[in-house]
Amino acid sequence: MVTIKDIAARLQVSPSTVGRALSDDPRISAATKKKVAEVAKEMGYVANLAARMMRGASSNLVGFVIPDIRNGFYATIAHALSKCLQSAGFQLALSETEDDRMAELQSVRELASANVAGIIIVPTAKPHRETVRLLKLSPHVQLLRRHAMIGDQWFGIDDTQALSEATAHLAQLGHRRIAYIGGTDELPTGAARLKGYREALPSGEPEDAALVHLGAPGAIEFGRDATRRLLSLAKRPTAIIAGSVQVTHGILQELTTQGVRVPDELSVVGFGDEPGFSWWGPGLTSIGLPVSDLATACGLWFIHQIKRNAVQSTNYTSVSQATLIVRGSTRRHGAPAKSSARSATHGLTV
Amino acid sequence: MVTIKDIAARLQVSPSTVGRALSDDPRISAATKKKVAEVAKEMGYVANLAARMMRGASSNLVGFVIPDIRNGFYATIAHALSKCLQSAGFQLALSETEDDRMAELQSVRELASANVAGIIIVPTAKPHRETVRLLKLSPHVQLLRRHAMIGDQWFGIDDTQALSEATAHLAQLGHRRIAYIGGTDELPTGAARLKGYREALPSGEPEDAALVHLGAPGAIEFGRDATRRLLSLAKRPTAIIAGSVQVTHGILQELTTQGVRVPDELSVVGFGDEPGFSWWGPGLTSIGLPVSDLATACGLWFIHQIKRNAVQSTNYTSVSQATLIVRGSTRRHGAPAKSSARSATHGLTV
DNA sequence: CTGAAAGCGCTAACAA
DNA sequence: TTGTTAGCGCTTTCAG
Repeated sequence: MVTIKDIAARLQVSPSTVGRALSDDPRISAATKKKVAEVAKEMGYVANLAARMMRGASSNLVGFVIPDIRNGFYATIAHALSKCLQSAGFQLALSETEDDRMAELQSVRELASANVAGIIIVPTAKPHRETVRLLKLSPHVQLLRRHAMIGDQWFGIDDTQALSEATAHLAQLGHRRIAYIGGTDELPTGAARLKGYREALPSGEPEDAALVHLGAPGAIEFGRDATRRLLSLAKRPTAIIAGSVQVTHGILQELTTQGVRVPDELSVVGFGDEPGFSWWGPGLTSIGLPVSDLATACGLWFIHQIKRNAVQSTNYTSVSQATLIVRGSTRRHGAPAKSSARSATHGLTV
Repeated sequence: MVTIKDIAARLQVSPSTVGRALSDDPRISAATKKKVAEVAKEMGYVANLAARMMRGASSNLVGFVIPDIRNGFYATIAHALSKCLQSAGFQLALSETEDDRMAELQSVRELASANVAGIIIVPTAKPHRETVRLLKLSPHVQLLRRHAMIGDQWFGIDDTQALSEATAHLAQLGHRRIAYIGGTDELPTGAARLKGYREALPSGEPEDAALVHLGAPGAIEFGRDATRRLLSLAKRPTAIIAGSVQVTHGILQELTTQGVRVPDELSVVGFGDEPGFSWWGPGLTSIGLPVSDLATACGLWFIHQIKRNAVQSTNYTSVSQATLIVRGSTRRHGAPAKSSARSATHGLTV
């Protein structure tokens, strides 16, 4: 390994001179700098990150702490972020919590001790105190979910508006028994979505408590179970709204398994816009989220923060709007089945 | 930040004693070890990785270099690996190449200079020489795709067998004009899959060169285009086989858009088993891959390698078998349409 | 403009 | 069984 000393020896100058030249210190003459640069390249010098880090510099690593990368939602975000950060010389360190606060703490601990440049996190429902403390030690930003105790650096979605729009769409189509399956209201996003659903209900409240199922938003199984329960109700709902990507998958699986005719028997609104939602049955009406743009915005802002001052990041929150993508899975309540084959499939955005 | 010295001062012992106690050195008395451990926990001591690394240790980071995390295939692998590595105290550093060899080189460079413990890579078609050189400097393993020049540490799938089985399935159903859309044969996987397809064709060769489309395996758009071309052929194929996950998505999208009736007009075999494939139209017959198990096996082996000797990893290759999952999208060629409940579920199209 | 020297936190050889 | 000492490669005073 070529060190700063080797270059110094070769050039007959002191190591510190080389160090300064390499970091473009104004006190070093242009001539020396040029020579140093040349020799450095020639010898294939690569700065030793470990040594730099020991001197207080942070690594080029950005921690990315999320529930589960298999969720297309987070994968999209990871991709956008990775691209964004990579172009600025940063690497993404992936940590999955599976919504377990201890796993989250563990991850954040490791990231902190690895001297990461910053952390981008989708926090669990109740982050550990220590997690919060550690986060505050380095630049960080919350994604999607926001906890006040962690701070006001947040990039997210207007969850209430999103669900409200979806619910209003169904209400407008004459639906009254509208069910909702979503993440627990212990999560900020879960609570906000539930709120949007409630507010947009024609009656202001679900007709029936049995129409609302809250649970683990990351579990497909939960979506299936909840759907199964709804379908076995004496008075079935006429429409279902999903409150998370994985729940949507669960709902679609169960409906397919049971052979429920959509939208004849039941209208469905999904969450997110995964590949596949457009070609599910008659095309899934879904809540479209600008995930990729959100992530890119977050990444850009984050890089800016890291570079500008290594100290305290200023507060900043950004809220993106969701858009309802209307496809074939929602229809006026009680309307007769249309026989147009594929016309509704291609979703126009409302 | 709590250092080894702080603990030493508190305990009135020397820093090296603490260091040894912490690393469970046999020369330290049990009593001292216990005291040190207690105080360490109490003070919230976290070893400084940077300092360790400067002493030659490698970081707890494992580079994970793949084309695109949005591909469910890789997301699944990332998840399994992350879980596996996390339990051994390692972190995954995500790098996306988008199948660009220069991006790949860039990533590997950064990882190497960050002193990663190892690299798990899905190489591009033609890795740069420098990439290969760098890889050889640290423990590494190839996933799925294998290049001899990189080495013989490889965990993959029997691609030839997989495609062969899929093709044979269709041939057995009486299909003769079987089309294949897959990744370029410049990729090891692309070549192997094409080989499997060819070998299992009843005639040993595709009837028509126009039935084979090779391209970027990661591009949904490529899958769509190829499908469009196949459908516009004067003599359409009676079956299509996909050679990658994203291509499968493209095929399904295009078939849905054009309202092609599957399996009446056309039989389809997908690649991989994404959520959604099971509920696409009549259920997609697909090549199921033990991705998660593969990744876990790879992770376990890798940890073992890293821990056992930090030097040269021994050669090892593991080949997993794919399994054909037969659902509703394949049918005997020319067979009359069944009026099964399933196909009625989602209307007539698709 | 450049050099010498101290130390970041840790480990490992060398003493005791 | 423990302490002392000397660096790892780099930055950063403090002196020239």
